[in-house]
Amino acid sequence: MKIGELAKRSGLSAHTIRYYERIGLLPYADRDAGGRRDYDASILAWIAFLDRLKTTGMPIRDMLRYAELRAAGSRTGPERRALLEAHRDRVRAHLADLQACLLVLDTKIGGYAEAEKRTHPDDQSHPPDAGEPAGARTPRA
Amino acid sequence: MKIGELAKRSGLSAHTIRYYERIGLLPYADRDAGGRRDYDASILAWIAFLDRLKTTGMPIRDMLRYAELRAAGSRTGPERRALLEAHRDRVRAHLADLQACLLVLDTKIGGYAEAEKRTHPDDQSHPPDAGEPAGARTPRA
DNA sequence: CTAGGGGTTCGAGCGCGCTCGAAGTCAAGC
DNA sequence: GCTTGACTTCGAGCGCGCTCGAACCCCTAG
Repeated sequence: MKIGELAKRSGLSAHTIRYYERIGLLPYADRDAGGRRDYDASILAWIAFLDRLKTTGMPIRDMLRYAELRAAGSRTGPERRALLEAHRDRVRAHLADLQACLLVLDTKIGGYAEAEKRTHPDDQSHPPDAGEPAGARTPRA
Repeated sequence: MKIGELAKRSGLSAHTIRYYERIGLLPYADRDAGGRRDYDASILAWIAFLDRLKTTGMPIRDMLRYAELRAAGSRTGPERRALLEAHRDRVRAHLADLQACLLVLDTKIGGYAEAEKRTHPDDQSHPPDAGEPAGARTPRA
């Protein structure tokens, strides 16, 4: 598989794939006779995993650490596990934060919905301001 | 309240508060006789709300849009609501992604845990490699 | 034989969200 | 009166994660 096809299949751009190789996130790819990268399909699984780490907000330097440990052999298993566990904990915490924020968002939206309901049927022009904190005008926005 | 105290109470740095004012995320604060910002406690609610938007990944330019709408008066309610609803949908989608990733992470960690269990009691030196995708060595890491 | 398209390396540039430092002002405490 | 320290403005710089363009190479199809 050439880099163009890997790009299509993985969702990364060819530029990004080369960048990842450069920094060590992807293994140095075998080159064909003409010096072009030629990938094995198995790389897709690794990229998919990196994608998940990215989605969950892991910084590249940590993915790099993980990749290094992998490269260093199976005796680094425990450290890799620890790294993933620490990350998992952060993700869980963030998830909880997000859920809490979602509730607030829902409440806020509910407030606006209410205001619209109150103002729409009888066409009032000065409806109350759906629960906004006072004093937060932005004059020079 | 001076900027230093607001910083303490809000968790933002004074630098960041000034930056937010500069770009329009925070209202232009009243100045005292000496030209220093003097804040009303109500600003804290607005900052807390911005924090939630930030936590949920809203880019500053969208917060800015929201702030502008607020400044434009109560008739912008529907548009603000729409903005928040669109954001909520994105957050929900991201939340679902995260949860899916968490499962994968758990599985992966489980794999490492297994490997450790298998390798530890009888002290093998070449345990199987906990479900890692093959061919993802990183030679020049 | 030539044109085209995809590949190569290298290094600069970008968008985001701050973060910081310099140089100056002002008010309160000793 | 002088020091201290929190404030002011302004503009530059940073860390992250790409993103892109230039200049060149090589293979294939027409």
